[in-house]
Amino acid sequence: MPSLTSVLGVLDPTSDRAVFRQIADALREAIDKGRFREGDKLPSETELVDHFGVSRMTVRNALSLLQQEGLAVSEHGKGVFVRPRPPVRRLASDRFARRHREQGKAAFTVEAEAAGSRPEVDNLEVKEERPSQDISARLGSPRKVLARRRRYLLDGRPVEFATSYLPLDLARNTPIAQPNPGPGGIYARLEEMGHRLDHFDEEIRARMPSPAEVRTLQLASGVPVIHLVRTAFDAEGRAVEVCDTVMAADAYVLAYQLPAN
Amino acid sequence: MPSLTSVLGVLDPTSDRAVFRQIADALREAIDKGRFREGDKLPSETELVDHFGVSRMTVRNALSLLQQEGLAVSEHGKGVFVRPRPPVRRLASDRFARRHREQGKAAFTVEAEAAGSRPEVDNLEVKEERPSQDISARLGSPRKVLARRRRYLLDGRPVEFATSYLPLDLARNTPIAQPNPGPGGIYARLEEMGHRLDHFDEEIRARMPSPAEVRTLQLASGVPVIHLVRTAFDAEGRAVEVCDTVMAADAYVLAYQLPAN
DNA sequence: TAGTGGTCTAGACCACTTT
DNA sequence: AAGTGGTCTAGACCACTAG
Repeated sequence: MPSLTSVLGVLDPTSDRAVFRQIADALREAIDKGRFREGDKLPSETELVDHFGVSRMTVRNALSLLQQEGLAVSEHGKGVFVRPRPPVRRLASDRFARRHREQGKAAFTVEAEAAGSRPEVDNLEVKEERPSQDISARLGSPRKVLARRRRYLLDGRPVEFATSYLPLDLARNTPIAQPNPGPGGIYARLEEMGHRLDHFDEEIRARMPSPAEVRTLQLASGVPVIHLVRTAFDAEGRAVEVCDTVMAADAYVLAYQLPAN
Repeated sequence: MPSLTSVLGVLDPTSDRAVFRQIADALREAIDKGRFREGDKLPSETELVDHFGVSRMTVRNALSLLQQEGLAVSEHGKGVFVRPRPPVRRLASDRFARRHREQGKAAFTVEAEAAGSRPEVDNLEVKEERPSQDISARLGSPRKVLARRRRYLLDGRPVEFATSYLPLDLARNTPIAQPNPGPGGIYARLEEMGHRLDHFDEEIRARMPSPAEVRTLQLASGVPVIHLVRTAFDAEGRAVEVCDTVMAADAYVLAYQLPAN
């Protein structure tokens, strides 16, 4: 068992750098060097207080910095741990290609099981509502829309929350308005209804989550969200669906392939 | 001048919610409702202490929460302000299409000037180096690579830091190894050298910045980064370049268009 | 019960900005 | 000089987790 001094070093009293930043630096360096690995418990606040000879608030300030950086997570009553990197889900840009819709199951389920994870979908809600200004503009200003909300989980962990919006005149009294729209999902139904899909536009942003998103996705501090808005266009150029998705950024990598010409 | 009570309300002493969270909630709600707008100064710590009748650390905890959420930024000696939303740069998925390379200027410069911004590129560094394991794997395991580093700024604000890696056997003693590779950039040079570009793969992640990235991009707390890794493939299927880009997430929206078939 | 982190107080001194 | 946020101390009590 190495001493804390050999792992964390000591403070430099001549440095201009704030003490809590020096402590955070020491911990960050130890993590980077592999002295603490994913899931390892960091020294407790009391141990750090004793080791560095500072007050508890100074130590907490340092640990708070690491959490903001996404390097550590605290668990009440247990300790502060090096944040485990969850398995990452890769979203390929061809994931909505027509050939992926032939199968009966939802893309999320098929893909997750192939990756050895246990997929769940919950919070299913299907509602008619008045669209926000943004959604309305993207869909060609319908008076009302059908909203389909769901949350995706992998191995019990929420990773994504998505809402699909469709113009109500298009979706009302169709399988799309059912909780389960059937094999191939709503895109398959849209094509059966004569809206052959032509292309999708996707817009990607990243930001820190709102408090509501922290709850819904059970996000640790220091984890941003990826906000993806996808618009589906049919062969006539009509926007037939907008899907608004918020993803836990540490659970995803998005992959796109672009032609050069 | 409305009273603080009318803007922020009062604490609920019967609530289980921590006092600093209640204060953060009050400020967040006031911001959402437009009582404080972008760039506005929030009440000072002293004012909040007096208004809520709590200690300064409690108030600071609340303000710190808002900063972590990306809602506020503090400026030493001046105050805490509602974080201004900078103009967003839209990256279209066809930005590397061949037709955009005919012009003499760099894409970044052309686009920024069209949007009414003042573009700068600095920190130009061109170096031969040994590739990291990740870069090496993407480029087909060259022993050495040419690395081209640069930072992009809009109106004086750093928004993006990028490094291009090319196999050294391909780039050595070519215009690509010059600080200024000439009109159309390195992609134009690659095509002149017989590497007709076929497609690009892009991988997108979002995460909190490292301390070094905070410095380079002058990021406020509560602003994540978008990490984009693009690999360029020539017509023979060879990976001829990997571009590793870190962007201030609040300055970008990435747009992609995907075919449906 | 002992150890952990979460919240909160009431001070102090410092550094930066503005007047 | 006055006001602002930045850092730090030395306590206190609480809530959660573990053995």
